[in-house]
Amino acid sequence: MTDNKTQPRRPAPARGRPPKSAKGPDLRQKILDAAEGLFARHSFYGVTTRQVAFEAGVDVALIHYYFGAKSGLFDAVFLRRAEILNKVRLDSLDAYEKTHAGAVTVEGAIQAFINPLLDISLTGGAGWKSYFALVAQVNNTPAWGGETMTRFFDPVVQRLIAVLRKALPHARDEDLFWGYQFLTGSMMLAVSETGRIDLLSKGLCHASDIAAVKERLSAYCAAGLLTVVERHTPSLPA
Amino acid sequence: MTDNKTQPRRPAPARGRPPKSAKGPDLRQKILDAAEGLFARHSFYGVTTRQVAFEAGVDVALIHYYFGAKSGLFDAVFLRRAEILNKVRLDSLDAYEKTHAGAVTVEGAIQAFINPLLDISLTGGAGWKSYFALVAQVNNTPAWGGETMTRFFDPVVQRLIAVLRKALPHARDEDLFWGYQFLTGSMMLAVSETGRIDLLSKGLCHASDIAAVKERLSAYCAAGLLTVVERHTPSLPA
DNA sequence: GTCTATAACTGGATAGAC
DNA sequence: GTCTATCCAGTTATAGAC
Repeated sequence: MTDNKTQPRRPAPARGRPPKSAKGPDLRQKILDAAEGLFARHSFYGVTTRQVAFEAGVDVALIHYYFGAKSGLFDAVFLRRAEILNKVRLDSLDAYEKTHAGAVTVEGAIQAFINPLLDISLTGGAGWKSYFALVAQVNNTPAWGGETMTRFFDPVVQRLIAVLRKALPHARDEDLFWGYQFLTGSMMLAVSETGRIDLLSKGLCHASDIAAVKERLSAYCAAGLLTVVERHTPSLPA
Repeated sequence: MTDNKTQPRRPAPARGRPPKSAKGPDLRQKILDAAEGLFARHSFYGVTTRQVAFEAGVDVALIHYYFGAKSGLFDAVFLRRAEILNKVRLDSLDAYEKTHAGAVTVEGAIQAFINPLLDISLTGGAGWKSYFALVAQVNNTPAWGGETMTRFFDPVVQRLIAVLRKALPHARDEDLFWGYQFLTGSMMLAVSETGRIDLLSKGLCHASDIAAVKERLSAYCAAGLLTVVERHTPSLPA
C-alpha cells in the first residue's frame, strides 16, 4: 500500500507491539488477524474498518489508535508475516547450498524456495492461508502489486536466482527471471486456494490439497525452467 | 460478480447494444472501456461509478441507465471480451486437432491454447491488456474468483484437457488438472503485466514484453506437465 | 487503552425534467 | 437517451470522556 494521499495523521502511538500491559488476548493481534482474513477475501477496498472491528470484537476507534489510517493497517498485516516468511526461506536456501555445495540442482533449489511456503500452508493454520491469498492478490495487482512484492520479497528471490545460477552456469539471466515469473504465478495461485480446481475437475481435485501441490509443483517448475534455459544454450555441458 | 444482494432494479432497458440511434461514439462502449481500465487497475471495490463516468466523459446516471447496479457494469465488462476470447481459443484448439489428427503433442495443444491469448495481447491494444489484467485479478480472488472463472471459461479449458488426454492417453486426470492450474497461474500473471519483472531484473526484462513470454511459456508449461505426468506413469509408451 | 459521539465526506442509486 | 438535482446509507477519521 503506502498510499501517499492518506498518511496516518496520528503520531503512530504504538510502533512494534503495545508498549506495556501484556494483557491476555492482545487486541493488536486480534485486529491484524481479522483484517488479514477480510483483506484476503475482499481486497483492500472491499473491506471497511467497521467490518474489521466487528470481526475482531473491538471498537473501530481502536484500529485507528493502533494503526493510524486504514492503509497503515494493511501495511502492518502485510509486514507481519513477510518477515517470518523471508527468514524461513532464506534459511532454507542457505541450508540447501551448504549441504549441496558443488552439487546444486535446479529442482533442489526450487524445492528449497517453494517447500517452506507450502509447509507453512500445510501446518500454519488459517491465518497463514489468508496471508498467502492476500499476497497472491497483491501479486496480481497492476497498480501497486509489482512494487509491493519487490519491496517485501526481493531479497529472497534474488537469493533463489543466485542459487539457480550455480545450478545453471550457462543460463542467460533473462531466462532465469522469466522462469521465476512463471513459477511465482503458479505457486501463488496454488496457495490462494480459490476453489477453481474443485469446480473444474468436478470434485476430483481440491484447491485445499496443498500436499498434491507439493507433490507436483517443484518438478513442474524445474522441468519448465530447464527446458527454457536449454532452448537458448543447446549444448549443455556437464 | 453476480452480487446477489444488489440486483439491478431497472428492467435492463438495453440488452445487447443500444437499440436504435447508431450515434457516433457509442456511449455504452465508452463506459465499458473506461470501467475495464479502472477495474483492472483498482479492482471492483477500488473504483467508483463516478470515476468511471468521468473517465468515459459521461454522466453518472447513464451508467445506471445502461447497466443497472455497479455489479451489472462489472459483469458486462467481463462478458464482453470473454465471448470473443472463447471463440478464438476454441477455434484454435479445433484447428490444431484437425491438422494434427493422430499426432497431437502436449506442446502443440498448449500452444493452441496459450498463443491466441498472447497474440491478442500483442496486437489487440490497451483494452485487451486491461481485460487480461482484470481476469488475472479475478483468477486470484478467493471470494468469487473460482466460481467466476469457471462460469466464463470452463468450456475452453475442458476442451484443452480433452486434447491433452489424446496427447497423453496414460496420464491421470489429477495430473492434467493440476498441470492446468499451474499453467493458468503463470499465464495470467504474465499477461497482467504488473511490472514486477522489470524491478526484479533491474531493467533486463520487461513485463510488457509479451513476445518474450510467447518465446518461453508454452515450452515451460509443456515440459512441466510432461514431467508431472511421467512421474506417475514411469513407462511412457509411444 | 478503550469507548462514545460525531464531524466531514463519499458512495451508489434514482426521480423527474428535458 | 441524457442530464440535474438530490437522497441517504455508509465511510474514514478524530475529539474528548472515561
